[in-house]
Amino acid sequence: MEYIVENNNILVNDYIDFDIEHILECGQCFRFYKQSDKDYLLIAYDKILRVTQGDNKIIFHNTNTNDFDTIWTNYFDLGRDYGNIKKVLSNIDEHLHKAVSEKGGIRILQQDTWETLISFIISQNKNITHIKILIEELSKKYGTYIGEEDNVKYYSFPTIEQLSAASEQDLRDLKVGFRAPYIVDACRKVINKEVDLVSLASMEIEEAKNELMKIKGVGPKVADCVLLFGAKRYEVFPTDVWVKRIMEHYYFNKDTKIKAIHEFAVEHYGTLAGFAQQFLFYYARDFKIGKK
DNA sequence: ATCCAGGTGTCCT
DNA sequence: AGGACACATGGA
Repeated sequence: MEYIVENNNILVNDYIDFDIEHILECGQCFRFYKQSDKDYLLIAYDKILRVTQGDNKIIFHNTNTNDFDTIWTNYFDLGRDYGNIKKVLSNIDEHLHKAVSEKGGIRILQQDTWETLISFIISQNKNITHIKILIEELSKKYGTYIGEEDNVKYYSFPTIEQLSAASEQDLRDLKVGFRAPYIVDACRKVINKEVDLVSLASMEIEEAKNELMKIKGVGPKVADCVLLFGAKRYEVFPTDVWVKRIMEHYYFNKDTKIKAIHEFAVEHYGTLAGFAQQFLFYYARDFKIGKK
């Protein structure tokens, strides 16, 4: 990505396949705060970044070339040609064509594996608003203070060591509910190396999924989310209630088992299944496709 | 008020 | 193997 440095900002002109609203609001991440239209504050990798986007310009505020080249280029997956991905997906069928054309600014963020793991354990049986609140509380209580913007203090997501200090009761006090023992189990197994998060990127996909599912509270859906959003495994297809509804609406026209939908999607979308899932998920959620 | 939320573990048959 | 049901909490 070509950019210009101006004061403490990085400016990008005429960039396509990038819409900060699509990227952050599509459901893949939780630590962002909308300031105004196409103007967001986000927390990732112990940094606070403000991104504003106009018609032909993206501004990454208060950053520098070093952070941009070493953190944000990877985080926003800027090395990948989303134009080509969208072209291939659009040619698969009309439904994907529609989703891709409506939500064409999505990019799959390269998030931290550990943060993704805990975030998606928390996500089960909760709506996105509440997931964001819980992750915020967890960061406030166990993370590290990283700075202040407009009189609001921000905290990094807790490290494995930091979160390991929390007991099940501590976590229940933070209102994570029945997920408390799951978080404790994740801390224990990751810190003991019973579960190896680093090798998820290179394992056979089924093996990687099983590795994550050693953790209590991690089933096929959470594992797929961690692999897609936190381990660059784009061949997975996280299948939740939303994806189930839209897939039934488009491809089955009747009540269908999640397992059958998942198998169909992995086969149908192949190595781009993860991208397909995210376009479909965001599109379906935004337009309430298949919602009763 | 009842139901549901980016599911999963456990207990049944 | 596959189907109910419980699980915490908050918002519609």
